[in-house]
Amino acid sequence: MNETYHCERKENTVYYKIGLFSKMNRVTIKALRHYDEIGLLAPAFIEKFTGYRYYTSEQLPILHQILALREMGFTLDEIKQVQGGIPERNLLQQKKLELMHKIAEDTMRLSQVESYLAKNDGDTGEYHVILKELPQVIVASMRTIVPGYDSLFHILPPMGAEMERLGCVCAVPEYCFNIYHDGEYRETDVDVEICEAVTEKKVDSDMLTFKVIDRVENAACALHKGSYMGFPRAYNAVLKWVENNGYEIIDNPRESYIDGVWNKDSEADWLTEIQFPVKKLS
Amino acid sequence: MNETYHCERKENTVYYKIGLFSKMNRVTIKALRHYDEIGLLAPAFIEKFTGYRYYTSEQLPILHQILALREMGFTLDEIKQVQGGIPERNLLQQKKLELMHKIAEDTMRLSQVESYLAKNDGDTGEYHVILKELPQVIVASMRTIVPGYDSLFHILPPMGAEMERLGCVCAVPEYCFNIYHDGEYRETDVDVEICEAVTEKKVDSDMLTFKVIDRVENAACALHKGSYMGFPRAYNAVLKWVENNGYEIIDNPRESYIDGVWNKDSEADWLTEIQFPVKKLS
DNA sequence: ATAAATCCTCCTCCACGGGGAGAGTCAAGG
DNA sequence: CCTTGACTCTCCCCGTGGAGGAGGATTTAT
Repeated sequence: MNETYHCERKENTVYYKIGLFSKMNRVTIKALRHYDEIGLLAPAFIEKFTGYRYYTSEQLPILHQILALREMGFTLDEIKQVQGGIPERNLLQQKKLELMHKIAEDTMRLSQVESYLAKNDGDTGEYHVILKELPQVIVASMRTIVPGYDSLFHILPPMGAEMERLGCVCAVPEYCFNIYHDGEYRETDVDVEICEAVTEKKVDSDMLTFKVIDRVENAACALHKGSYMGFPRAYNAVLKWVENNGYEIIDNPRESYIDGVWNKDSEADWLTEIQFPVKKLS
Repeated sequence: MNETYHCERKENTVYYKIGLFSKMNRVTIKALRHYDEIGLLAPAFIEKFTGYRYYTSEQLPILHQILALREMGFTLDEIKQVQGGIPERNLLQQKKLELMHKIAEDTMRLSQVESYLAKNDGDTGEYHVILKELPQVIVASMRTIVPGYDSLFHILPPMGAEMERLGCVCAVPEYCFNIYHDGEYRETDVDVEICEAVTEKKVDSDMLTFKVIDRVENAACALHKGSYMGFPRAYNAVLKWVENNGYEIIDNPRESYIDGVWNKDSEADWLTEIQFPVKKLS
């Protein structure tokens, strides 16, 4: 057997220092040291006194596996499990699901971003829609049909008086909201239920009914700052969000009054939250 | 103005402790404290002696913005920039590109994972394909047409002798490979170029030519362990990978001999790398 | 012999908090 | 008035996958 043309390969093994091994496989020195540290890929040999790491061809297949799996999005920990004997197939299946999930998520984010970009073309209304939970509450409720939204202002004071008469104690945090029972937006003859969270049920009166309103697991919510004239824009923002993000409206919307004439002098400081109970489509 | 039904709201502001504020907005206490720490969302008021954080409705819009942007994949730092006055629009544009990039990446990973899963259905050949660079090298080259792959064994020793005669010094790391110039796989009359990396050019001889082989920026590589009988499977693995991952072959493949009869007794320990120069499609 | 390249260990840093320790505070019931 | 349980505070460590750099030792090339 002629061995000349194989240089120092010969019958003994070639040792590569870390820098060379790194260049040979498009992996950084830092990464190699890291893999050594976490026990993922130990060099073939470490010189005792200098601490120099030496690699051989035996490490190549392992490194290839590491790099390939890493490229597919595996964490180093998962790769270690593969080496630990857990069948690669299972991990791959799992990773596949994970990736599909991630893609779906990012696609959603993307459409969200795009919808924000599109919306800002139209106007500067900066509505940020978020998902939150609406807790179960006991409310004093008054359902009525009012000729228009302005009428609402006139029926609130009597309602407050009636609550006081019945000995109601408001819940904390305060939660005062309207539920609109019309399936669509109406200018006139609005079917509205005015609710105020209280600590316990009292006896119903002609005007007031006490009831428990169930928890809503997911509600798409947007805060509206300023005069109530701007509500339609806020509603639009939420509806668009719901549509763009793969949700479905499953109940009537609520308007939660946070800051208003009772505590803020300037209309510009009024704060209202539009809440749409939703659930994920598909 | 009747104020009874607004509880402690009245003319002054309601202060929420962190736990309540956290529940109201589906955000953890830890996160709120974190936002305070990094100056993203400070409470309305911190009691000096207890250190308790108190929030008001004024924080709500900011928190909504934070949560909405976070949901879209913004980092807290980016959100801070938005608050710092950098127009949201630019950030959104940028984030859009980022997301598209991420989706493309994950889609690629997914198809990679799927191709692995599909491949393992067929056989257990565990080939891990990775991308690496092939550096520029000076080689002693011998191009010839051999009747079959077996003949290769017989022409290597004379080539080694000739290299020695010409005073060649092998490069380190050793790089000895064949380039197959047939566009396709052939069993007979194979047009092969045998190359061995050397430190400098010598004068050409009848048998040997010296040349510089250009760097290849990207090569899809798979290690094959074992007898040379298994090469076709390795080739298949790489070809499939190239196809599934949106690459295109731009040059003839090389077989790089790493471990072989010269240094390993058992055929099972032989190690060869199949290298296909490729470039990204599209 | 000396300079340049390469290697070592050890440290900090990134994003976004989670988990928990140890201690101080608040509201309600007895 | 005291206790109890729920709440809050600060402080510290943890994880991902290394990157970046300091400071010092070793190897290689001139």
